[in-house]
Amino acid sequence: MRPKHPAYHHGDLRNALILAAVELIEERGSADFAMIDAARRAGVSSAAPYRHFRDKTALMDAVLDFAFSELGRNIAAVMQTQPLGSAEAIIAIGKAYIRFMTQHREFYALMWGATGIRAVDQEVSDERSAVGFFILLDAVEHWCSENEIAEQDVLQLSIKLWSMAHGLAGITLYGHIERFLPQADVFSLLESSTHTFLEGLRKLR
Amino acid sequence: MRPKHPAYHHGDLRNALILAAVELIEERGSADFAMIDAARRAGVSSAAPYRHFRDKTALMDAVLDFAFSELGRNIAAVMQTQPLGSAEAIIAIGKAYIRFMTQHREFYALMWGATGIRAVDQEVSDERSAVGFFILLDAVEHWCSENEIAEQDVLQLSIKLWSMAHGLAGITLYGHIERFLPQADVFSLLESSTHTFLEGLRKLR
DNA sequence: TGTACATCAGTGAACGCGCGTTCACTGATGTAC
DNA sequence: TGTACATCAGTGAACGCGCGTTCACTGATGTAC
Repeated sequence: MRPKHPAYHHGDLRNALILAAVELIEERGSADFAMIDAARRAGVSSAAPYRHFRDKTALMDAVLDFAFSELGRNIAAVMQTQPLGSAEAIIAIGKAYIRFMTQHREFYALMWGATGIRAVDQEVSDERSAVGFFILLDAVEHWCSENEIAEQDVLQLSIKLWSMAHGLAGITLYGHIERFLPQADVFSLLESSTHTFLEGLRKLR
Repeated sequence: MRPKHPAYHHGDLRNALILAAVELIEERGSADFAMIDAARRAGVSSAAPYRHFRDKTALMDAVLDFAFSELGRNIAAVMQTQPLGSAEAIIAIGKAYIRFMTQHREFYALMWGATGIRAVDQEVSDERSAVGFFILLDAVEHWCSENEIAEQDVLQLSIKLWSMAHGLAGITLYGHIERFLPQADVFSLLESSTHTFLEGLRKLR
C-alpha cells in the first residue's frame, strides 16, 4: 500500500538539489546543467528550487561548498593514519588530492575550470579552498623541523608540493599520462616525484 | 574621402573571427562567447561567420588550434637562446609555459578548462598539444645524458617537469600564490623548484 | 580591352529552442486557543 | 483533544531573453571569350 500523499513536501529538497546538480555535472562533464533538470531529478517541479536558492548561481555556490568540504574531509581523514613529520604524510596528502580530483572530475572542473577563474566570489572561495592547504602546511612544517630545513621556507615548499600534485592531477585528467606513459600510474609518479624533490632539499640544505 | 564600398568583402574574415573570438573569451574570462558578438566585432553580420565555419564548435576549434600553435611557437623560440643539455634550458621552457598561460588566461581556460575535458576531439588535441612537449622531451634527454641519468627515465621525468610548471601556472592563475606568498613570483618558484628536483635526481642517481 | 556570367562572400530578417525565472495557486504542517 | 489560521513548500503554466542557425537575397570579384 503506497502512501496517500507521496511527499508533497520533500523534506530535504535543498540537499537533494545539490546532489542532483553534482550528478548532472558529473554526467555531462561540464558545469552548465539546466536548473529544470536538477529539479526533475530531485522529483520536483521547475519552480521548486527557488524556495531554497535565490538563483542558479546560488545553487552552484552550494555545490562548490560541498566539493571543497569533501576535499577537506578526504585530506583530513588521510592524515589520521600518517606519522607526522614523515615524507609519507606529505605524499599521502598529495595522493588524496589526486585521488579526489581524478575520481571527481566534475568537481575538478568546478573548482579549477574556466568559470572558476572569474565567476566565483574570491573571498568565499579563499576560505573554502584553504582547509586542505593548511593540513599540508602542517605536515610540511613537521617534516622541515625533523630535517633541519629553515622554518621560513615552509610556506614556499608547501606551495611547490601542492603544485606538483595539482599539476599531475590536471595532466592525468586530460589523458596525457595514459598517452605518453601508458604503463605508469599517477600515484607512483607523485610518490617518486616528491621523494626526489625532498631529497634535493636535503642535499641543498 | 571614405571609400565608396567599405569592404563588402572582408578579405580575411576567417582570421578576423578567430581573433574576435579570442578577444571575447579574454574579456569575459570564459569560453562561452556569443557567435553574434564575434561577428559584430569583426564588423560583419550574424550570418557571415557561417561562410567560414560550419558551426560554433568549428570556430572554437580554430581558436584552440591558434592557442596551441602560439604556445608551441613561444616554447620553440625560447629554445633558440638556451644551451642544450643545461638545467637552464629546461627551466626556460617551464618559464615560457607559465608566462604563456598567465598572460593568456583565456587560452588556459580553453585548453585546460572544464569544456576541454570532454568536448574536444581527442585525436586532434593530442597532436596539437604535443609540439611543446616534444621540445621539452628533447631538452630533458640532453640533460640526462650530460648528467648520466638513465635514458629510460626521460619520458617520465619530462612528465614530472611538465606537471610542475603546469601546477604552478594553475595555482598562480587562481591567485593562490599572491594570497599565500605575496612577495614571491612564479618564475623564481619554478626555477628553485626545478633546481631542487634536478639536484634530487643527481643524488638518487 | 570590354562584356556576360558564374561564383561566392556578404546582408538582414526571422525562426525556434533551451532555459532561467515569475506568478497566482494549492496542499501540507504546526501552533495558538 | 479539536479547530482556525498563519506559514510555507510545493505546482504548473507561461513569459521572455539569448543565441545558434537558416533562408532568400544582393553586391563584388574574377574569368572566359
